[in-house]
Amino acid sequence: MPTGALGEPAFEDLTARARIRDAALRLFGERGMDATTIRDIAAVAGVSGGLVRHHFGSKEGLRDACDAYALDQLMRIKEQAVVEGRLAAPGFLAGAQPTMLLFYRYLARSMLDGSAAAATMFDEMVDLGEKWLADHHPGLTGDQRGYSAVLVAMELGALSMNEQLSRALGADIFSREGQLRLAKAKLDFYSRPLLSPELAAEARAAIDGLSTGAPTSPAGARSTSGTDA
Amino acid sequence: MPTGALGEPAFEDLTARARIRDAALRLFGERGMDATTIRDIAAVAGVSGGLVRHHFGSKEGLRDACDAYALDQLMRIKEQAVVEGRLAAPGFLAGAQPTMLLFYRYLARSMLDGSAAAATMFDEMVDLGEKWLADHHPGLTGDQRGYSAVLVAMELGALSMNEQLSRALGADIFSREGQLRLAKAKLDFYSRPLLSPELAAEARAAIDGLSTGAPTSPAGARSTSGTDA
DNA sequence: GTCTATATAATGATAGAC
DNA sequence: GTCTATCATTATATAGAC
Repeated sequence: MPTGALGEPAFEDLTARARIRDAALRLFGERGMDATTIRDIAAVAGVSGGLVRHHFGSKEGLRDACDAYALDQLMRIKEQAVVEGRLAAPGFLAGAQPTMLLFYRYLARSMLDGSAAAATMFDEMVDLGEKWLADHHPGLTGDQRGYSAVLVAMELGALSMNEQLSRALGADIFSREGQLRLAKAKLDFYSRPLLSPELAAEARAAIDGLSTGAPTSPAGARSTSGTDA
Repeated sequence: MPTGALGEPAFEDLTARARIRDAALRLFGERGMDATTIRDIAAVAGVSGGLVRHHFGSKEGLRDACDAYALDQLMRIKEQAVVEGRLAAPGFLAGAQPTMLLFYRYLARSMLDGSAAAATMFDEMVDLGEKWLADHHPGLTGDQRGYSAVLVAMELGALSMNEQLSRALGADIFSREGQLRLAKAKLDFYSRPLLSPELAAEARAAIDGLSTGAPTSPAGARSTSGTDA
C-alpha cells in the first residue's frame, strides 16, 4: 500500500515502474507530452527506453497510467482530508500543498495535451463547483454553471501558467515561499470583488452592447467568427 | 497598410506569406507548436512546405513572426479603442471580441510553448494590471503585484483552457453565443466575491497554518518540495 | 516566389539477449 | 525485469529547378 511518491526522498528505493511513472508525471507536467521523449523519461528514471515500453506499452499507455495515478492520488488526499475533518470549504485554497499542486499541474497540462481522462476531470470539477456554489451562494443570480466553469478554467489555467506566474511572483509557486505568496494573493483575489459596482455596471453595458449591436471593432468589415472560415 | 487578417473572408486574397502566418497563428494557437507540423501549416495555407521555409527560415522563425504579429495586432486594436475613447476600465472584459480572443489565445499558448516574446508580454500585462489596481483599488491592502499576477495568469490560463471551457459552457467561446455567455460569467465572477467574509477568514487561518506549522499532509514523512529532488 | 525532391536527425516502436 | 541494437516513420531543414 504505497503512500504516494512523485520524486520524494526515497526516489531510488522505488521500483523501476514507479520511477518511470514519476519521471513521466514530472516531465509531462513541466513541458507537456509532445516535448517529452521516452528517452528523456527513461534518463530521469534511470532506466532504458526499452523498459518504459515493457511496463507501459506505449507513450500513450504511459500517459494513461499517469492520468490514472494523478487522479487516484488526488482522490486519496481528498478523502484523507475528509476523514480528518479539515475539508475547508475553500478547498482550492487550502489544498495548495506542493504535492497536490504538482498533480493538478500535471492534469491541467494533460488536458491541454488532449487527454480524455483529464478532460473528464475538468467536467467533474465544474460539476462539483456548481454544487458548491449552490450550497454557499444560494442567492446567486444567473448562470451558475458558467460561473463554475470559469472558476475551474481559471484555477487550472493559472496552474498551467506556473512558469510565468512564478517569474512574476519572484518565487517558484511550488516552493514553500511561492506557495504562500500565491495562496495569499489568491485569497485576496477571491475575497474581494475586482470590479466596483460602477465598473461592473460599465462592463455590463459593454456586454449588452455586444449582444445587440455591431462588433466592437469599427473599421474594416469583418465577420463575427473568423478562424474556421 | 493591412487591416489585419487571421482567417477572414478574403483569405484567398492574401499573399502567400500572410496566409502562412495566419495558418500558423491558428494551428499553433489551437494545438500548440509541437503538435503542429510545417506541413500542416503549408496545407492550410495552400502552399508547399518549401515556401514556408523560404519566407520564415525555420519553424522558430515562423513562431517569432507570429508572436510579433499577434502582439502588434493587439496593440493596434488597443490604440484604436483609445482613439475612440471607449477604453473601458474593465478592458479584459470589453476586449472580448473573437478576434482579440484568438490573438490572446495564441499568445497564451505561445507562453506555454516557451516563447520569450510571449513571456515578455505576460510580464508587461502584470505591470499594467498592477498600475490599474493602483488606480482603481487605492485602498488595496497587500501584495498588489501578486494580485495582478494571479489575475493575468488566470485570464490567460482560462483562455488556454478554451476547449474545456467551451465544452463545459456548451458553446464555443469563440462563437458569438459562447463569447456572450463567457463574458457574462466572467462579469459575475469579477463583480462578486467568491468567498464570504467567514470563508475568507477560514481560508486565511488555513494559510497561516501553512506558513507556520507542518505541511497539511499528515502520514508519511515528506519533504516540502518534491519534484526537483 | 513557388515548387519538388532529398538529406539528416530524432522519435516511437520493436526484437531479441541476458 | 532489464538492457542493447535496430527498424520504420516522421519532421525539419536544404538544394535546386521553374
